[in-house]
Amino acid sequence: MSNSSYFPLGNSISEQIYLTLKREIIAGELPPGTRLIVLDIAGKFQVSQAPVREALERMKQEGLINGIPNKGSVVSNITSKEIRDIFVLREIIEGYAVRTTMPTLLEDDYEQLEMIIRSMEEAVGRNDTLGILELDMDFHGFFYKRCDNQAILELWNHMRTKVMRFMAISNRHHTTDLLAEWHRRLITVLQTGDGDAAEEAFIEHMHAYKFIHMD
Amino acid sequence: MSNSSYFPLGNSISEQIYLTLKREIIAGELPPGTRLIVLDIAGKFQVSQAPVREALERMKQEGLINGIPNKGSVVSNITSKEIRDIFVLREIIEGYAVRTTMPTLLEDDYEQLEMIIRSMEEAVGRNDTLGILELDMDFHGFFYKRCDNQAILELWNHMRTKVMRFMAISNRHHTTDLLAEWHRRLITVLQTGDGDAAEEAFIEHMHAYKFIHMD
DNA sequence: TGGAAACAGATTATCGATAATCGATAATCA
DNA sequence: TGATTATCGATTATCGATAATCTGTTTCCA
Repeated sequence: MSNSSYFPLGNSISEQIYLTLKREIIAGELPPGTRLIVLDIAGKFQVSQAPVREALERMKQEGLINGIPNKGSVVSNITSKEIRDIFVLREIIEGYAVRTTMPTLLEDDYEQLEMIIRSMEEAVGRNDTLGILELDMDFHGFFYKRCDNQAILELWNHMRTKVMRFMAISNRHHTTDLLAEWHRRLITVLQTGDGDAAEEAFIEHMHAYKFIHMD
Repeated sequence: MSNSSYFPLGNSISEQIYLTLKREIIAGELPPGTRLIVLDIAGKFQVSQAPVREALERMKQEGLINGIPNKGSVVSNITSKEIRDIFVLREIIEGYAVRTTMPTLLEDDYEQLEMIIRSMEEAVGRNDTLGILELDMDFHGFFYKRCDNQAILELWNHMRTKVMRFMAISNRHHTTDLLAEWHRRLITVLQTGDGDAAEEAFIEHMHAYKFIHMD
């Protein structure tokens, strides 16, 4: 029936709703604490409750929202403790990812990374904050993907949404200019071939980024 | 309505279904490849489709089942590659967990660990395979819990179901006798206070366990 | 006046039924 | 015959409505 919509991509209705809400939460348009009422959302999307419930269930699983039984769903808050926890985990895993993939990097890979950085500069040019963020995630995600380890890749996808939310919400637009150059320096370290140095550089990079955004 | 049931714990109907199916999958009663048909399950539990769908959605998110759009759900298979990936990740994280929590362990903690091992011996005595597995997970989970890091704890819970499935399915009952003693040896190493040695011992332990179960 | 009990409003949780989709098989025709 | 289309059975995806639950408020009585 009601397929009269102008929605973003996605196959099923529930997936469209899921993607839409997720994007809005990550972008901060639905700030923490916002109540998500099934009937309201169903009305807004002109659908029934079932697909909305399914979308909410997925987001609950992902930690994007908190569900209290018989009470409803609320966009989850991000505490600084939570961010610290995520970054501790990220440092462990990304350290491993960089250390192990570094020896396998070829000219092509460096070009790909350089491409991401150039796109980043363009995004900075047009003040596309969310775009910058996504490219930042692409850069780091590159190493997780190269691990040839599905479990690690899934973990990264999970961490990524949390990191993105955190950065999108806390972003004060005061580091974006440096970002591209910052990442170029990481490439330089990688090219020296010193695994320990590379791992350390990435961890330091994450540290700096975390603290800048946490005050 | 239909609350005439004899089900395990859990608040909502959907949660009861979720817990029941999850246990059956982990225990191998629902082997990989088993089709999970919404109406069949709803009929078996004497409920409507909605709570079944919600339970399936959660399991899909967890990787316990694979869902093909408009086609249905199937209990997911576990490839040896997947197991290898999980164990690589587990070694990284558990190594960290053991190394960092070791210096904080007190007499009480060692007693708690010893208690788990004694329960394990009892479970071995009554051939309670699933019980042994759960206690094994409790032992290792102890260190994840002590990290004071929600992200790491959640990751462990996620890995745990996969590890348990793998072990339950591939279990040939030929190592259970050694298990308790094996873990006692880990405690001994912990008590020496040598972090590197402890981390190494745990990783070696996981290696051995993995290979025994993988042929 | 204080507190249990009943009520009301809002929202979720569940229900039973309909619509849409998929894969396979049968029918049609060049 | 060989390829395309129509039909069918099985199952999911979605729907609209009802039942259950929670929170806050009012009522009522000792």
